Amino acid sequence: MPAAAALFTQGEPAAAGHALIDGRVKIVQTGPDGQQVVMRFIGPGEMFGTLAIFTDGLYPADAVAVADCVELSWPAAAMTELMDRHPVIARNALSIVGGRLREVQNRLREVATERVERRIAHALLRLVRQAGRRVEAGVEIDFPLSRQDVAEMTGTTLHTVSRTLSAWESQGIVESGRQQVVIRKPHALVAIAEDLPPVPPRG
Amino acid sequence: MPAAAALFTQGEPAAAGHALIDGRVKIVQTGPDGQQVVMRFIGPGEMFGTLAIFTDGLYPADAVAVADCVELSWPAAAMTELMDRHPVIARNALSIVGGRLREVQNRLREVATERVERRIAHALLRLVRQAGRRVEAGVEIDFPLSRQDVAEMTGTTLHTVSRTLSAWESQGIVESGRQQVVIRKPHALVAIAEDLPPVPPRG
DNA sequence: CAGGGCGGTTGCGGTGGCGCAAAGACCGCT
DNA sequence: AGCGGTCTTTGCGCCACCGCAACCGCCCTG
Repeated sequence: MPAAAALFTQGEPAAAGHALIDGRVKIVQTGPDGQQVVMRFIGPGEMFGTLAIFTDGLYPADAVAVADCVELSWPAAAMTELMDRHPVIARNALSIVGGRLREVQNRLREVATERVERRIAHALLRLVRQAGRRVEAGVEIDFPLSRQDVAEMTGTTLHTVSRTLSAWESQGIVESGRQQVVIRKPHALVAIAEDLPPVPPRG
Repeated sequence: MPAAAALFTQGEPAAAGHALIDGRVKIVQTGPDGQQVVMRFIGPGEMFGTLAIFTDGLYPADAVAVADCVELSWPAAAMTELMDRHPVIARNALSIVGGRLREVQNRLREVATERVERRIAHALLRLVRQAGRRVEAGVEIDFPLSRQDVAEMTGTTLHTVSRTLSAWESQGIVESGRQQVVIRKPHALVAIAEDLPPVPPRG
């Protein structure tokens, strides 16, 4: 799958489950008026598009390749059958879906209660944890990520994201360019995310 | 359980799953700085507090009784054992948790992209669907619900909720009092939620 | 019936972040 | 090298919403 290709589309019936072998996939939900929200990014080894086969059989979001991708998919029936035969697998699936539910609940709380800057910090930290790669300047997010993407993760606009990153850049916290972000001072970002004083009080 | 009692508390280890026989329970998540978000309301016949036993064993939120409650609880081990014995049960649990995940994702999209008024309308409609009771004046939400509660469901402040409800009241859309809301014109609320013109264009 | 408390209402001022608009930077393609 | 498109930056004005604060009214309690 080349970058920018759609692996499946919101509303489409789900015949299969998916797992990502290589590349990166973005899960995007679109509202009735076309507003988009990034639900999550999928990395190698993760399953996706499985929620549909556990619920009403329709994909609740779009999946689009962010980098060139290799995926593996299997018929939905195989999954349920496997779970019937090996309960451990069902329990495992439950714990995965449960974990995701927790994460979305946390994001809901963030979006509902925190200011934009903190939300952006949280989003970047989450991405670092999930797709961080050490480079000499700091930690780089290992796939193409536009301002628009970050905006759709945090419920703001690309303009505000751009301004925020510019501000951070001038403070030496991040370095960012076209679809690419490097965090130079992760601890500073954590301070922002936790709403601590930006510089540790001295004395 | 008398009203306002806590059934369990965020962070506490979960020894048991719960089901509500009668009454109403509010699930509230508290952030590091004390800001609260209402995740959902539980009605009779619904299970709750089960996410913990599927994941890390710690309750991710508080459960507090909103009205006097009767609950039933069972040891966590019984649940997993039951699922191992009867895979159908596991599949069922999966579909319930999956459904909740979808719902939270939808709320995330709403909070991230919609204006306050629409969010409040959505929240009320959701409550009507879940706990609506027909009365002569319209549909009443069948349990005590404060402005603060609505605010915590929609990511705003009780002040804004109060102002919004007042405005709707003066338009005859709702009737509200102390911890109590009656929707007089559900269709008008839907119009607001869907961002349609408030009065149908005539001609 | 007096008093206290909780929940709700409302005015006012401030502002964070949006929306618009225009320009700039960079990439890939031919 | 030239060109078009995509992504980004930045200034400006505005407004939805928040935060504060004061007040009101209902309900419960003694």
